[in-house]
Amino acid sequence: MSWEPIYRLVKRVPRGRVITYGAIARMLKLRGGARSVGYAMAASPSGRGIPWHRVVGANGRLLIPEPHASLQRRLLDSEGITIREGRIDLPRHSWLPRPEKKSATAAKSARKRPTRKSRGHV
DNA sequence: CATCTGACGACCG
DNA sequence: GCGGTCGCCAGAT
Repeated sequence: MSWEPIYRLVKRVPRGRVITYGAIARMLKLRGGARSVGYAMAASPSGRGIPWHRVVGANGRLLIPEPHASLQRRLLDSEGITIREGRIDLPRHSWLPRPEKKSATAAKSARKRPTRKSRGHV
């Protein structure tokens, strides 16, 4: 599977903004969902200028393990992103490839899933 | 080919 | 708000 689209999209994230795994997966309509994005980022080759630190989990939570977690926090803080309790004010820093005209708050409310049936037990 | 694991996300208690 | 569980998929072993 080619993760070029993912890398390209991540590279488009401007400084001082972040994007979530789920958002990327939805934009690119990846079968693997957010998880495949995480996989791609984990395998993201250095030297391509991929701002991996700008990719955060749902709700702006930092999911990257310790080795890079501190580095990520440092980089994000260096970009002016406020991190509280290991979390980022997503509505404030979330970025979309095409900010049509709505505010950032509407960005995360992309879609709802009313047809969610209870997964009950087996 | 079978099984496990994982930089995820959503739901449930 | 948090921890646990399930779903989903792509590598690794």
